[in-house]
Amino acid sequence: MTTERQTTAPTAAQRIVLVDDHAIVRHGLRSILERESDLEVVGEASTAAEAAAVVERTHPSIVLLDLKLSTGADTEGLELCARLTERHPGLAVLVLTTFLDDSLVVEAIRHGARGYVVKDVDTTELLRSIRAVARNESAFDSHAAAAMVRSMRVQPEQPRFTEREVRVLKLLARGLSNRDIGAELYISETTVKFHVRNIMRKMDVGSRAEVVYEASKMGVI
Amino acid sequence: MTTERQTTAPTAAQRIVLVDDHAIVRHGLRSILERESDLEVVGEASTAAEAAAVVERTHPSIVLLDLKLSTGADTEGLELCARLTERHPGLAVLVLTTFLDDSLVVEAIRHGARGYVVKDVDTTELLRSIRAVARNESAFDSHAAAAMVRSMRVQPEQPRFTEREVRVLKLLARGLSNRDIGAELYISETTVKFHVRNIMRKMDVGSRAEVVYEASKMGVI
DNA sequence: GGTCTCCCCGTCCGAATGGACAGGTGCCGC
DNA sequence: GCGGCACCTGTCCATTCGGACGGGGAGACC
Repeated sequence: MTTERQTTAPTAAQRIVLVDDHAIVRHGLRSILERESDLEVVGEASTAAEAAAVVERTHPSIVLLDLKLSTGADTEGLELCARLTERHPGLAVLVLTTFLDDSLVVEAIRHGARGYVVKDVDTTELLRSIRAVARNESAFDSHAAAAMVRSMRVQPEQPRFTEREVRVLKLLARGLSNRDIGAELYISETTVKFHVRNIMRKMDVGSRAEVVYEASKMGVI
Repeated sequence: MTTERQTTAPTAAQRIVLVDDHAIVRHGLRSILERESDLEVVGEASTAAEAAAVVERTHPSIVLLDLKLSTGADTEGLELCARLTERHPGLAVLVLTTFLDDSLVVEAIRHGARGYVVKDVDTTELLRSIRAVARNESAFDSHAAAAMVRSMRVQPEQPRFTEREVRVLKLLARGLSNRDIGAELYISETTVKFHVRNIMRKMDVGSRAEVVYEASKMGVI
């Protein structure tokens, strides 16, 4: 267990594909990995579609994946992660991303990722993580691990809103009056008050100003 | 003007220092720049203090600077930028950062930066930008340029609040009622209404819910 | 002294809000 | 069909809020 972790492994080198929309980062990773004799970069991709094709062609054992691809939606990276791990069960996907979002860590794991490392890490820790996922282990840097722990905690369960309530909430969060919301949604002011009351009940707050505050914390705005 | 932009310049190579807290990014930049005969990386730094020392020692002509250094505060990168350009008037600082913040573009320029490029750019555009700032020109990628234009527009000048109004605004932004704000600040509810009215007048809004919305946009919360 | 800003406090009133009660409609699953 | 859910609408009432008037005091600046 201790001896098998030598840099110059007797087995074949790990075949790695880099997926990142930043050319700079891809270059950086390549130059870091090229110095390691047990690691070999066999492909690069900057988009999800490209990544799928490259993996199909090169059959790597490891994919270093930045969830944040050019489109801006994290979901694209997550879906790519799911697709890759489904089609290639043995494939180790190590998420390597810039920012740390608690929910994103969990989502990444749910979508088949084997590790999560932020780009802040130094090269030795990065290499350690790569070799860990290559051995079918998991790898998290300390920040990502903390995020995992946080998201494990049972939270005061975010209230669920109906479709209509969400529409009202968004307008309410922008400071509109009941009358204006009604005009916007083509419903009576009375109905707006009905929804606002339900929203406040679900949020457990006592004024519309508080609703706006909570909504801003939730990112509704 | 067209002929002098050849890659293999007859003059001495540009001496470049990389400042970025991400080792991966530094490696990437180095590997990109090392292929160019007119560009030479003479130093790297991951912190502001380190950067100041390296620049002092190596006397580069160009600094590629990521404003976001490890501490998390953008101000550190800005201050470093100001310090470098003050002490070395000829030095060209090209800000190379991950995310685009309209105000940050302007601030960077104010602090002496000669260009602003997000890391999304491909290598050719990055090299073009580097060579531009080396020629005492400016360089902005399209996104940063758009941010500049946006921030050029005369804005409805953010209202200035008195100290007392700020206190009230913060509590108001958390959804508290006038009575509760009064209790919190040991003043009468009437006085709170006085301040709230002034706040709403300055913000040009008509309800406290709107105040909360605006405050959340302003980052008061 | 005069002027200014900021802060404090009051009254009065119309409008908006918070909260309760009592309905009606349409859709879905059992 | 029947219950449950989401959605819509109404009335009634107490409280709060928004906005208008008024006033006073402390400190800074000229």
